[in-house]
This record gives sequence, structure tokens and C-alpha cells, in this order.
Amino acid sequence: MRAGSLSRAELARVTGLSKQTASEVVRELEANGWVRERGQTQGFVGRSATTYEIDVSRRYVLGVDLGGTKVHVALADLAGAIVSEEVEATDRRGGRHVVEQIGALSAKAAASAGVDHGRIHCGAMGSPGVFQPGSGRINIAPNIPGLDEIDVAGELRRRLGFEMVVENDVNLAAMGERWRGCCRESGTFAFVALGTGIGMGMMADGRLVRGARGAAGEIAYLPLGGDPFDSRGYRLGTLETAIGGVAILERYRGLGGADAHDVRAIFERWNAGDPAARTTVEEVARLLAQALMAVRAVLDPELIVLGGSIGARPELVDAVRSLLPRFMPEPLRVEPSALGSRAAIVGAVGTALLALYDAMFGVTDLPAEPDDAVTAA
Amino acid sequence: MRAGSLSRAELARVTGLSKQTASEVVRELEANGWVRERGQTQGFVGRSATTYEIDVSRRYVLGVDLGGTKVHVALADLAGAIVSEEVEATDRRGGRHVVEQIGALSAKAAASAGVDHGRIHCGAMGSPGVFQPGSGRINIAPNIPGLDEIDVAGELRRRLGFEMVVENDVNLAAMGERWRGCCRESGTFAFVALGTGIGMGMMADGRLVRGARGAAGEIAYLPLGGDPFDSRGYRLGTLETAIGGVAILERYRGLGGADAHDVRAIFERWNAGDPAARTTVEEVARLLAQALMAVRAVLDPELIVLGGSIGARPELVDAVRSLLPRFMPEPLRVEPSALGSRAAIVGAVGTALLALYDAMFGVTDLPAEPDDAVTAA
DNA sequence: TCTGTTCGTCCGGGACGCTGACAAACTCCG
DNA sequence: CGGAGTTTGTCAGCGTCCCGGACGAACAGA
Repeated sequence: MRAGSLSRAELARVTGLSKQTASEVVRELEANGWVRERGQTQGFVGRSATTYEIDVSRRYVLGVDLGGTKVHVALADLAGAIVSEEVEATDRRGGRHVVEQIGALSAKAAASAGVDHGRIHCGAMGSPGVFQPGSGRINIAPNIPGLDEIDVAGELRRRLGFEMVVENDVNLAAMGERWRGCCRESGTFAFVALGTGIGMGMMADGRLVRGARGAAGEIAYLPLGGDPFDSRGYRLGTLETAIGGVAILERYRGLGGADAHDVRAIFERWNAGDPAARTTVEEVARLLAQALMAVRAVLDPELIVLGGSIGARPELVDAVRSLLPRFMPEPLRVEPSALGSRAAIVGAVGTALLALYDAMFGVTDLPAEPDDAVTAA
Repeated sequence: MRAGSLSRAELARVTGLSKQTASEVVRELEANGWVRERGQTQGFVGRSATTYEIDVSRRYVLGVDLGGTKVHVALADLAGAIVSEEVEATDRRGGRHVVEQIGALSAKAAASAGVDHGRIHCGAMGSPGVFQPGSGRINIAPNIPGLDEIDVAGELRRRLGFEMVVENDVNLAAMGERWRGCCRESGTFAFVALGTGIGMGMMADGRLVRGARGAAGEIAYLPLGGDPFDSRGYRLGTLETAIGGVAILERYRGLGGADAHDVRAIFERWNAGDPAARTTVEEVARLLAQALMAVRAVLDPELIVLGGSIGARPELVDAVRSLLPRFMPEPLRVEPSALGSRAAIVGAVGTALLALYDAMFGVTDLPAEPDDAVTAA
């Protein structure tokens, strides 16, 4: 009766199948090695039952989070538990070299976990930019040279030997928050990532919203924080020009703040009471709050998760939260990311598992799982 | 071989079933009266086939468009062809009186088409406000008194004797444009209605996006066109305060325009060359364009349809179109509503049909249909 | 040791839909 | 005008999937 194991009779009750059919299913699954005997029940009235558990080491999935600076690879078993991880600086030569690098990292992860690489059934990769299912190409990925010139999904499949789902990294982060983060209860929410750039992933009724061209959630282009007709916002987007990482540093300097290398330093000075830092964060929060209101007006999410190196800062989350009630009567739930920088890799693993379940059973939603299942080996 | 009729062998080819099974299906459908013999094929090699067609008069569906001033009821057959319509001024007493009024109009429509009221299988009603599936109640419907105090779906079912889907009217208009309007090819688009108020219905991958509380598309609350922290936008919404029907009239007056009763008059003067009217339309177009950019940034629709008494004006659509290229490289497709004021009622009929198909076959998407199918009797 | 309960299997059967054979009906062409 | 080729629709038989009920096996508790 312990979690993760099931007797034949229980399976019949849970699924609504007859005992007969449930037994046959278990017989076949055991014959193919998908499940294995675990033990016997004891101490209950009636005959004791043999229980079976899923053999989580029969198949694995690969999650990849490809960023401009780092490649993060995670190998997970059928239960979604990550059994090994590898991180490396992204190959600066880009393109096929990155594909090759992912192949090597995948092999390394499998080896260090003692997993036969052939047992990896499929995988998912998140990357910045817009993935186009038709051509298998990633567009608008300025951080990684040459990646938009190759059929990434196809090259990965060739190199790795299994199917890879390619998806926008923020979309995967949203998947991650839904699967194992703070949106488990919610089918309609948005994940806003604020770091160097600004982006968003959303789900509506449990489905990712990708948009007609895969560009849904490109809130960098929200006409907020500047003159939307100004040509400066034309490329990067008006909002990103106003509160992207670079813009935040500029704001701080413009307010007479001492030289700051990165945004993290500004937050440290905020905590030290630096008035310029306070004003900077306040300004960013005002614009971010407006952006969240725009998202709310369009999508009506149950909550909005703030992520990214800047967005997840509690100082910023608090500042945004305190501004929101001034917009409208019903408050909007805003939470910092529960998974932090691991959101995308967790989402990649979840997406890969979903692809596996879908391929095997036609399942299109992930089962809930205990918290401790997501831990590095 | 004519559209709408099918032989048993064709059914087998189309569905992928065996000839045998297809025959059995037709036999059963005919026995229950769902289909009937239509004729024989001629002039082809091989044995001639008997063709069958759906008996569209076996069941009907009811579409209702409930507005603050008018109730519009349409009765449609299984093919979606509207066989009779009724329009009346909305009962000002609101609440149950409106339910009663809809019941009477339904009976009237059935009688004038010679349809037994018992043949109506189900219906759909669109109304302003936010419908809550749990309680069957409509919230925030200021135009119709007392409607938010009763279980509308339940009362309608009791009065009419069949199931009624209740949905936001703009969502139904979006459904209408997808089914029989200008979004037939597109599964991801937005329908923006600009009239007295401003609202939006959207579909993502062919599914209506309703949001967590049914308030998706409430773009009246977009933080555009004014100070979003200003308390004046708190209730009506910042954008609606800026470009709602009332706001447009105010703008025109503020610009020194002669007294205008309604927005239609402003457009007439625009055509006559009135400079205040030109400036008014220009200002509204600028804000509307920004709103569309915000929608695009979040949802990435394939196109945005402009509807409502003001939004569908070609002068406004043109003005918005000319502004959009200044925002970003890739242009956004913007079209005036193809169905105009009939969008919601057509969408209501389509939604009711969908509910019927879903109940009968588990189908969740509407079949395409020739244009001329939507015509009043 | 007996009773009540639960587990898992065996047997028969129904629902569903497929395959292959075959008669019927039609066009085409010599 | 008649045979060849083609298509339609039916019949008989079969396979798959799953169910229900009967039944023996195994266990706890009195």
C-alpha cells in the first residue's frame, strides 16, 4: 500500500477495469519489464496481495536547458527523479558544436549514473528564441551563433539517437512550475522571466499557449515604459528597453548611483539603504506591475510567477505586490518562482516525460508527484 | 457525390472504417432517423451507390444573443442553417423576466419555422459579463438588472426544457468569426469588440481562452491611455476610460467638435472632413493600436478581428492598420469583423451545435461549411 | 478450527469492427 | 449487344478487448 506500488486488485479498483483485465495488463507490463514485483501486503484481512512497482530504471528521459552562457543537462528516470546532471559553458562556436556538446554531456550524464544511453527514450530542450515546428529551426536566438541556421531538432535526434522536443526556455520554465513548482494546482497561469531580457510562458486550461508563430509571451514588446512609436523599441521591444537588465543598470546610473557591474549589486545596495537603488527598484516595479496588469487583462491567470535572475528577487516581488492593489479591486496573486534557476531544466524533464507518456499511453497530462522526487543524484 | 450527401462506401473511405462497419453505422442512423436516403449516383464506372444525407430537421439548436437593449434569438438546424430569428427589446425588468422573454421568443421562433419545440436539443446564450460555470451565475453585467442574482443557466434550462450553454458574448463572437467569419483558417486569433465598452474574445489552438475566473480578454483594464494608478480607471478600466464609447464622445467635445449624439455621427463628420473628428479618430486609433500590440505581445495571434459598432468601422480599421508597422518589423494582420453585429448570434448557434456534437459523438471541433449556410429563413 | 474477507485465475460471453468472398449493378469498349 | 472491368453492398466468419461470475487460494480473527 506504500506510494508507488500497487496490487492487481488495487489497479482494477483505481482504473475501473475488471480484475481480470487488470491482471492481464500487469502480466504484460511485467513481461516487458515495465513493472516488477515489489512485495506482499501483510496485516490486512483477507488474502495477501503481491504488489508491483514501476521499474523506473527501465527508461530515462533527457532534459536540456540551453542558455547563452551555460548548457545544463539532466537525466531523469520514469518517475521524474533526476539521477544525474551536467553543466558546462556553452560552446561559443555555436550551431553544430552546441549539438555535439549536448551529445557529449548526455553521454557523460548517462555514464555517471551508470545508465545505458540506449535506455533514454526521448528528451526535451529549452532554448531562448522562437522554435518553429515546421522547419525544426529556432529563430531570434541572438545569444547562440548559428543555431538559427540548422535544423536543431533533427540534428539533436541524429546525434542523440532519440527524439527531442525543442521548446522556448520560458515555456519550459512555466511547465516546470506547473509540474513541480508553485502552479501545481493551477491550469491557467503565467511565468514571467525577468533577467537580461524579459519573456513569458503561459498555460491556459493546462495547455501551453504558444501563439500562431510561437511568439506568444514576448512581452518585451508590450507598449509600456516608453513611447511605443519610438524606433528604439522597434527591435528589442518597448518594455525590454525600459526594464531589461541593461535598462535597469542605466536607470541606476541615471539616478546618480555608484558604478554597478550587474543588477545583483543594485539589489545589495537596496538592502543597504542606497536611495538610488531604492528608486531604481521602485521604477522597475511600477513598470513590471503594469506589465503584469496587461497580462492579467488579456489572460486572467490564476497567478503570475516571477522568475529570472532579477524577477525572482524578493525585494522586487514585494514591491510589485504592494503596487498591484492600486490598479483594481480584486488582487492578482504574484509569487516568486519556486524552482528558481532550475525551472527550465525541471520543465524540460517534465516535457520529455510527457512526450514519453503520450507516445506510450496517449496521456496528455503529467501525474502529481511527491516534492522530494526532484533531487539531483 | 454532391456536398452533404455520402454513400456507404464513401463513408468507409472517409472514416477509415471497413465497408461492413460503415454500412452498419448508416443502417442504424437511418433507423433512428438521423440520416435519410437522398438518391443514387450515376455516370460513374461500377455499380451505382445509394447516397444518404443528414436529416437536418431532426434536431435544432437555439442561439441567443442577450444585450442590454436587445434580445436576439436564432433557431438553426443540424447543418447550422438559421431557420428563423426573433429580435425584441430586452425586458427592462431584468432577471427572471428576461429568462421568460427568451422562453417566449424561442417558442415564437420554433412556431414561425414550423418546428416542434421538443426538437430543439440544446442552446447557447451570450451575454455581457463574466459567466461562472460553478454557480451558473453571470457577474459584472451592469446592463441587465438582476441577472447576476439568479442561476441563469439553470433557469433557462427549466424554462426551455433543454440544456443551455452560457458564455460571454464576446467569446461567442470570436467563436462566430472562427466558424463562419474571417478566422476559419486560424486557431489562434483575437476578436476585439469596441462599442460602448471594450472587450476581447480569444482562441488559442482552436480553444477559447477563458482565464482562471472567466475574465480573460477584459482589455478594458489594459494600463494604456492614462495613468494606470489613477483611481478613475479603477472600476471601468484604464483603457475603457480612454477609448470607450463615452470617452470618444468626450474627446471629440474636448477637441472643439460640434455636439454629437453618438460615435456614428463622429465618423460621418470624419468623412465630411471635420478636423476635430479626424483628430479624435486618430487618437483612438493610436490607443487601439497600442492595445492590439499588447494583445499581440501576450498571445501572438495570427490575426486580430475588430468588431463592435465602433471597432468595425473601416475608417478606424484603416487608421489602426497604418499605425501598426511603426511598432515592429513583422506586421500584424488586422481585419474588420466579417459577421458584424451578427457575430455573437452566429457564435451562439455554433457553440450550441458544438455542444450537440460533443454530447453525441465526443466531437470538439466544428466542421467547415459553405458560406451560404448562414442565412435567415 | 471455523468463518469471513480479499486476491487472483478460469471460463464463457458480448460488443465491436475487420477480412475475404460474393452477388448485384453499372460503364466501357470491341 | 455482350463480355470485361469496376464499384457497391451484404454475408459469414473471425479476432480483439474487456466484462461478469464462479471458484480456489490465502489470510486474519474469534
